[in-house]
Amino acid sequence: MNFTTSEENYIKSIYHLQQETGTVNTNSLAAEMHTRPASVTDMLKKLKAKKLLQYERYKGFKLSDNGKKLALEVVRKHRLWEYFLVEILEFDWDKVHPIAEELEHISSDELIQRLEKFLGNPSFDPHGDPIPDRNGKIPVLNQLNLSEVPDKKAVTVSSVSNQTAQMLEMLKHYKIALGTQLQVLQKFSFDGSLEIKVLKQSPCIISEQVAKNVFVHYES
Amino acid sequence: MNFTTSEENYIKSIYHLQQETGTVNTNSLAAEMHTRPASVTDMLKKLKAKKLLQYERYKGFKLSDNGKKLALEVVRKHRLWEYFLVEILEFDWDKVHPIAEELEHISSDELIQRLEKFLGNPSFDPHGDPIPDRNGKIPVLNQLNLSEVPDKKAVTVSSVSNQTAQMLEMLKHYKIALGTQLQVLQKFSFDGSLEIKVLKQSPCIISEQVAKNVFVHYES
DNA sequence: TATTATTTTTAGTTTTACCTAAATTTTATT
DNA sequence: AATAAAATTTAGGTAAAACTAAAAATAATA
Repeated sequence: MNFTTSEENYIKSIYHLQQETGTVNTNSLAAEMHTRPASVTDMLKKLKAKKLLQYERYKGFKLSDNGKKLALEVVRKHRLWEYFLVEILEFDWDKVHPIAEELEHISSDELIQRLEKFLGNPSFDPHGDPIPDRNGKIPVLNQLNLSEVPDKKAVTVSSVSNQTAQMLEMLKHYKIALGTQLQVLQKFSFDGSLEIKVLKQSPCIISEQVAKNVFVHYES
Repeated sequence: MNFTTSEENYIKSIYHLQQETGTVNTNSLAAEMHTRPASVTDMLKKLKAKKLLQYERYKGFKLSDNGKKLALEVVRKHRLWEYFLVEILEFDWDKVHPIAEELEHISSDELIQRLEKFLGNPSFDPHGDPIPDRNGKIPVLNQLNLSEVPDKKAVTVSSVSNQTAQMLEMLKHYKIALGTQLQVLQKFSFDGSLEIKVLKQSPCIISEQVAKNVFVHYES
């Protein structure tokens, strides 16, 4: 079947919201989509009619299997294009999101397969988010929140959950990017801030708020 | 200013039609767009209001300077994406048109500038059509129609004007592609067909209809 | 020139994706 | 449990881009 850009965007937003909450409600989807609850209700009916959604009025909703499949296809395209923009066209990683929002709706399957191959079948996008494969399977990495890392342990940054321009600007300042190696020197229980040492940099202190959004992994 | 995909497609079609005829009429544009004359009239009013068109009802129309500028931007994007699809993603040249039709509407200027640079600032797309530069300037190549080439002269294929799947399939059969070197051995005045010799191939005969759509150049 | 044919435009609909305002259902609170 | 608050849906409307059918303007022809 064939879906509009708008339908794909709704499905993608529902997918992201239900990752956190299991089931999604009208108001939060309206907020996420920068639209009105009434518009969401309209679209929910369409998506239900297309069997992308489990939805009973006033009861919240979540994606059907078809819906999840579509969501993963869109997420896959988005992240492959982000990878292309950063690794091939050398965009800064904090500039690529809005462009990938457009590119993710280009319909050709063959395009995505060839792009993936050209990029070398990457598993993670430039923000560290996993890229679903063509069957919708998502690669997993044993990641740990930076605020939970034991002191002195050498870890590598693998993803950042808050990807606002403000956050990415801060990380750039601290010279933290994906793949950056660092250690936690100590934790201050007063405000949850951390003293860290980024490889080849002087130690510095980051707030709990920043730490909570940074995920790392280490060889076990 | 900001334009819809539909507006961009109309502008592009008008541009192509007026290359041949100078001024364009409603019916031919409707045919080109696979739409109805009434729909064209509706859009003409919008495009005129946006100052992209010189248009008086019942009198035909052509692009304004703004319209030409927009058309060249869209053509530029289309051809750069075609180049990308063929040269980087290794698509067959007869498969890329519909995909480029979608990609040409991605809005980011920076994307196109980086893409162009990554591709090495190509001047001609895989069909031999010139790629306008960021100022809308179109590179020119001294091309000659294959049916007008003097006998025995060694020439190089530089573009193909009919880019239907059928034509491209034929050319593939004859092992003719952009950059192919060939000679005309003789012309048959009976039906205008040509005997040609493609480099490293046995001589073969092509119809006048094919020859009229193939353009070549040679070092002067 | 009068008439016919063609081209183009107008008028009125449809679909998609939004909107506001008002009604309804669910949830929370006294 | 009754009422207030919040969330959700319905009703009715708009704008973009298409459509059909009919009217109007232009071009072609007897």
